Amino acid sequence: MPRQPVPRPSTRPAAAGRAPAAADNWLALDQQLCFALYAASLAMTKTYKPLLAPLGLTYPQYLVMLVLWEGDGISVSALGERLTLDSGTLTPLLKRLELLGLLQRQRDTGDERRVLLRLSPAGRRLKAQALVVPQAVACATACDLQQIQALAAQLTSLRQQLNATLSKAAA
Amino acid sequence: MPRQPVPRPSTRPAAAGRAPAAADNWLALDQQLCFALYAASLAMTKTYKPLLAPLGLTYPQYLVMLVLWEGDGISVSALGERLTLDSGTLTPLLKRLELLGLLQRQRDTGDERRVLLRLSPAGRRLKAQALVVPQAVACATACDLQQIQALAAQLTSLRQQLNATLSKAAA
DNA sequence: ACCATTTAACTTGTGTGCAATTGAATTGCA
DNA sequence: TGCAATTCAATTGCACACAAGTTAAATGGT
Repeated sequence: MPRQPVPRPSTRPAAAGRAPAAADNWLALDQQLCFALYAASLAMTKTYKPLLAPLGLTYPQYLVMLVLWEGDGISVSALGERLTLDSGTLTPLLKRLELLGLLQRQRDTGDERRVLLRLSPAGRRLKAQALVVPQAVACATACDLQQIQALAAQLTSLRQQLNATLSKAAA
Repeated sequence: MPRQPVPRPSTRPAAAGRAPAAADNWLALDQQLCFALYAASLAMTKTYKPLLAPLGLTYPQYLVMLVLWEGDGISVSALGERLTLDSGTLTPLLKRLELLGLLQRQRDTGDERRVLLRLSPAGRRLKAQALVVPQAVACATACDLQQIQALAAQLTSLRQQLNATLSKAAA
C-alpha cells in the first residue's frame, strides 16, 4: 500500500559539531527498539488469533493453558510469576476459562488464601488440538527454527535485564 | 523468590524413534517465540511507565507523539498505518491527547471524511522533555547501541513477515 | 496467646487493542 | 448525470493489563 516512504533521517548526515546534531534522531520511531517490540508483539497476536479461534481461546488464555499443560494444580500467583501477569489480569481471565469448562478454581485447603488451578478433562483434551498451532506460526514467520530460537533467547535475556532494572528501581 | 526450578525438558532426552518424541516440546512455554515477544513487550512498557509519568503520557500515547513530532498534519488513518493501530484504538486515545491540550483534531476541509492531527504549542514543547527518555531506556536494557539496533532490525523484519502472511490470508 | 505485618486473591477504575457496525463523504463507472 | 462501491472516522462490545485499594488468611516477633 502507499504507506509513503518517510524521508528517513538516514542515520544522521553528521556534519556539525558533536552532541546536538544527533539529538533529534533519538526520538525517531523507526529506531526505537520499544516500537519494534511493540509492533512485532501485536503482529504476533494477530497471527495467533485465527489459529486459536477453533480452540475458542484468546491469545493470553492460550498462554495460561500452555503453563497448565506443563503442570496444573498451581496457584494463581505461581501462574502470574510464570507469565509476568498479576492477579488483576488473571482472575477474570481464569473465570472465563472456568466458564468454558477448561479448568476448576478451588481454594487450597491447606492455605485458604490460595486458589489452585486444575485442568478439567476437556482442558486436558484441548492440548491435542493445540499441537498444530506452533507449527502454523513457525510457518508464518518464514524463519528457520534456529533463527527463531536465537531471537527468542535474545528477547528473554532482554526481558530479564529490564525486569532486573525494574525491581532495582522499586527497592 | 522460590519460583520453583521447573523440571525443564532439556531439549529432549532423545532416545525413542522419530517424530512423536519431540511433539510434547512444541508447546513448552519457554521455547515459544511468541511468549518471549509478549513478555519482553510488557516489560518494556513497564520500563517506560515511570519515565513517561512526568510527561503525563501513557506508552501508546508516547508512540503517537513520536510520530507527530516527526511531522504533524497527518490523518488518523496515516497515523494508524505507521503504528499498525486502527481507529477503534486511536480515536479515544487522540481525544485524550486533545483533552490534555497536546494536539487538535480537525476535519480536512478538502476531504470531510478525514481528521487531521496538529500539534499544539504545548505538544511541540513536550518534545524537549521527551529527549531524555530514550537514553534512560537504553540504560535499563544494559545493551550497547549496536546490539539494540540489531535486535530492533530483526524484530522489524519479523513483523513485516507476519504482516505479509496476514494480508495474504485475508485475500 | 496477642497483634502487627505480610501474603493471596479479588475488585474497581482507567486505558488500550480489535472486530464489527454505522454513517457520512468520495470515487468510479455505466 | 446517477448510483453502487469504497473510504474514513467514530462507535460499540469484549478482553486484556495494571495501579490502587479491599478482604481474608497466615506468619512472626514479643
